[in-house]
Amino acid sequence: MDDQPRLMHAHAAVGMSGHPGLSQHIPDNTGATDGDGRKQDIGDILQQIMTITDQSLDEAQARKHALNCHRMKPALFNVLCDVKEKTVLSIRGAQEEESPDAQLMRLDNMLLAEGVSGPEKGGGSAAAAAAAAASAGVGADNSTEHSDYRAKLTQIRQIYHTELEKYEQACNEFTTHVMNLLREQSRTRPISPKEIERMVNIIHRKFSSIQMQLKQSTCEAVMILRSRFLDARRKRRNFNKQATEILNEYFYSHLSNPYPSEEAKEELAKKCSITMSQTSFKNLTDPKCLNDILYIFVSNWFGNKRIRYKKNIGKFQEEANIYAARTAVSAASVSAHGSQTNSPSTPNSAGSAGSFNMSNSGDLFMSVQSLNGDSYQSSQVGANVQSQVDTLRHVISQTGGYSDGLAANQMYSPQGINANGGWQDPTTPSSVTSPTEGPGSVHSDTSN
DNA sequence: AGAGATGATTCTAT
DNA sequence: ATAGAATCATCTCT
Repeated sequence: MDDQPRLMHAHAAVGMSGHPGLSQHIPDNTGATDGDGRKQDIGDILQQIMTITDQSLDEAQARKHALNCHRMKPALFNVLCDVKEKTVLSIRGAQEEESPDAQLMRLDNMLLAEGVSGPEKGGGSAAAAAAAAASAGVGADNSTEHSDYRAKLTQIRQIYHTELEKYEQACNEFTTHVMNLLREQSRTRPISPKEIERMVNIIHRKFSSIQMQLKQSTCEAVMILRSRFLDARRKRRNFNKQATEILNEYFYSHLSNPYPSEEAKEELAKKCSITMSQTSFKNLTDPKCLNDILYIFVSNWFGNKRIRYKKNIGKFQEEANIYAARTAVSAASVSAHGSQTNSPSTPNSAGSAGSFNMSNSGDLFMSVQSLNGDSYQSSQVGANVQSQVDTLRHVISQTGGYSDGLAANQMYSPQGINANGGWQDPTTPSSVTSPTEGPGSVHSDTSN
C-alpha cells in the first residue's frame, strides 16, 4: 500500500517531464523555474490527493475545490490517466478474454431446442413432444400427464423470460449508475473514458455470467422435468385381456411368419384400441393419437413376442395350442357355416371372442385341413378347447409320426423357424409371403 | 417379498 | 427403417 504514493510520485514526475503541454504551465505555477521546484509542487498536489480521504468533509470539499481549480490539474489528470491506463492494461491484459462463449452457445442451443427460448411453440422440442406423445399412452391419467408436462415447461419458460428481463434491466441500471458515478468521480480522480468503457464491459461480463447461470439452471430444470416425464414412460400398463388375445391370435395364426405388415399392425392397433380405449386409454380422446400409440405398442408387442417365443418355444407351447385350437374351432365353424350357406370364403368376423378379422384360418388349421381332409369332423365344432387340442395332436401324431411334445413343436414351426431358430425372411410382410412358398407349404395368409 | 411376466428402451446389425 | 438381442422397470401373481 505504501508503495503506491511513491510510485505515483515517480510516474507523475517522469510523465510530466515529457509532457509537451505541461511545461508551459509550470513556470506560472509557483514561480519556481527549476526541476526540483516542479517536483515539489507536484508532490504537494499528490500528497493532498492522497490525504484527502483523511480529512473532514468540509476540509476535504475545500481541498477538492482548490485542487479542481489548480492550474496544473488538467495536465496532472491526463498524466495520471495515462499511468493508470498502462498499469491497468498490464494487469488485466493477461486475465481477460477466456471465452465462455462455447458453453453459452451450448446452453442457448439447448434452450432453443427445448422451446424455452426462441419463438413460442406448443410443447417444446420434437424429442420432448415425441416423448410426450408416447408417454401419453401409458397411464390412465396420461393426457393429464401430458398437459402437466407442457404446463411445467411453460412455467419454466415464463420464469426464464422474467428472470432474463430482470437481469437485463438490472444490468442496464447498474451500468448507467456506474457510468454516472465514474463520470462524476472522473472530476476528482483519474478516470478516462476508455476506462469507463472498460468498466462497462466488465459489468456486462459479470452480468452475462449471471445470465449463464440462469440459463444453466433453466436447462437443468428442463432436464429434470424431461427425465421425470420420460421415467413416466416406463410405467407400463399391461394390455387388457382382449387386446392380448387379439395379438396372440394373430401371432399364432401367422406363426410361420409373425411379421405383421404395416397395414396389419394398423388394423391390430385399431382392433386393440376398441378394447383399450375403454380401459387403459379412456382419457385419450383423439382416436388418431390413440391408434398411433397403439401401433407402437403392437410393434413392441410383436418384437417382444417373437424374441420370447423363439427363445423358449416349449414355454409357449401350451399357449400356442390353445390359440391354434381356437383358430381351428372358429375356422371350422366358418367352414361348417360355409357349407350350409354356400359361402366358404366368408371371413370369420363373428368367431371366437376378440378374434382378428382375417380370412386366414391359421397355419395350424390349414395344416390339419389339408392333411386330413375329411378327418376333421364338423360334429366336433363347439366341443371344448382341450378336446380340440387333443384331436389335433392326435391327428398330427398320426400323420407326422412325431412324439407328442415334438409334434407340438413341429406343428407351429415347420416352415417358419429355420435351423438357427430364426423365421424365414423376417423382413417380408406376412401378407405377401404365401404365394411364394414352396409346394409343400400350407401357409395361407390372405389377410388384408 | 420375491419370482416371473411383460411392456419399454437401447444398442447393434442388416 | 426395422428386427434381434439384451436389459431395464414395472406389474401381477403367489
